[in-house]
Amino acid sequence: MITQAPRGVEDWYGERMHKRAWVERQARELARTYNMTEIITPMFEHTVLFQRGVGETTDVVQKEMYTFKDKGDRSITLKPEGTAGTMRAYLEHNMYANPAPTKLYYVTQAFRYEKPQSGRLRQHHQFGVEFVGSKSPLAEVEVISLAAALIRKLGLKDVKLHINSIGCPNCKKDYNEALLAYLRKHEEHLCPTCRERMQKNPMRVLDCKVPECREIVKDAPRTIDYLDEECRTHFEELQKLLTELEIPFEVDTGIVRGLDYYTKTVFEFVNSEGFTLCGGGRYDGLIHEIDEKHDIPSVGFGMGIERILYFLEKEGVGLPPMETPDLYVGILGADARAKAYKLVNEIRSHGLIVETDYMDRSVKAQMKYANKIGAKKVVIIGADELEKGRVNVKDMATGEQTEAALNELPALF
RNA sequence: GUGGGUAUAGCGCAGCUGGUUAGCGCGCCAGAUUGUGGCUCUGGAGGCCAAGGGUUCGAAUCCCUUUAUCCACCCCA
Repeated sequence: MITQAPRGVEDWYGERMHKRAWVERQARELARTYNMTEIITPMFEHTVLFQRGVGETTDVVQKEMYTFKDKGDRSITLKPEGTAGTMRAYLEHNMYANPAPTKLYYVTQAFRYEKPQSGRLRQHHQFGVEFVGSKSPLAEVEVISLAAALIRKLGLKDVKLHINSIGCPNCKKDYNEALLAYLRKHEEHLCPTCRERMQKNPMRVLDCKVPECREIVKDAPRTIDYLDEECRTHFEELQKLLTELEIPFEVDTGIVRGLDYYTKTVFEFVNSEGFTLCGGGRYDGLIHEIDEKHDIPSVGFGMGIERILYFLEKEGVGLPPMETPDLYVGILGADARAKAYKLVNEIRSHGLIVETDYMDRSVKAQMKYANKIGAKKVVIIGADELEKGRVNVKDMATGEQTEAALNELPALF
């Protein structure tokens, strides 16, 4: 039990860690070219931040948060997503005083108390961006194009962009009334969960996968038909821009994101299985919700790193392999140990990956070991070599040996 | 939260209807003469068969409970 990690969390090491680091590197490099700077916020925040930011009625807040009292009797919550904390930091450090917009990206863990299954954990990781301060649809374009570019850069093919507009609180009110009225008419044909759902949050019914419900939902009122003038223009302008920029998308009136803060644009990148890789949108009311003194629009997304890895695996995308040692320095005899090890570190100081023997293995066993760890070249240091100052350098791929002076070893690479 | 599957060596598995010292492949360690890997061969280490309880002369094998894990739903990344 003590050697077992808690449910739904995992360790990162070896090949998988290497892949994750590679993915994160791609994301950081790309964000840099968009002039976004990295932000790291704490792993936990005051619980109220998420209650207010993410929304009291959401599943995330109602049943999925890791909340506890600290020793000072404060209610603390492990962050379930990246946006709220970032916005809090934005406000706390008066970033609105800088010339707008503010463009941030983050790589963070996120904690949600859920029942683990494929692609769903209690601790997962997200790469996300926050574009704060612009009302323009070009802000959406900026973050969407970044996400699309990253997906391309990672080599993923089976990913499509779906967009929708759910309007501002103004439009939402009218829409919810219309939707509820419609659903009531068809209530008897809906599945039991949907019948329940429609009371709490009718928009959830739009997500249902039961065929009968889908049939009904097909003709249900759509949020985009209830947009007010401003929201409609905004959405149209966004589509125009995406089209001109040749970023393929599909309007999916069924997208309803689970977090309360979304306004106007919502979008998702999904694969053919219906798995979401990345979810985001606009949240113009979020900052005001956190601090009523301010009212600043923003757009952003979160992309699941585990999902990226899952998609890469699924699509069979090859990643750069893990690095293996450039050189293995074999040691023959205790007398050669110190000098051989000194040589190891000298070569390392040139930036090369060098491995040696810490196990007192025989020469044969050292060769086997060097082969197993994928060393590119091998030298054996014994009394002879130290005396002459020369070694045989074996190329492990070809098996050929060439002679070289000890002090010219680094130059061989 | 609801429903289903699984749990045997480091990893992947076999062991079906209960019967003596629990197997296989891969991996690991060592050897096949004297300071050189990959292939092959030989040998070796490594398992309270998830945990607890029950049925039985006898349980990895049947039953119950717990835990873990996987999958689907819900929801999401």
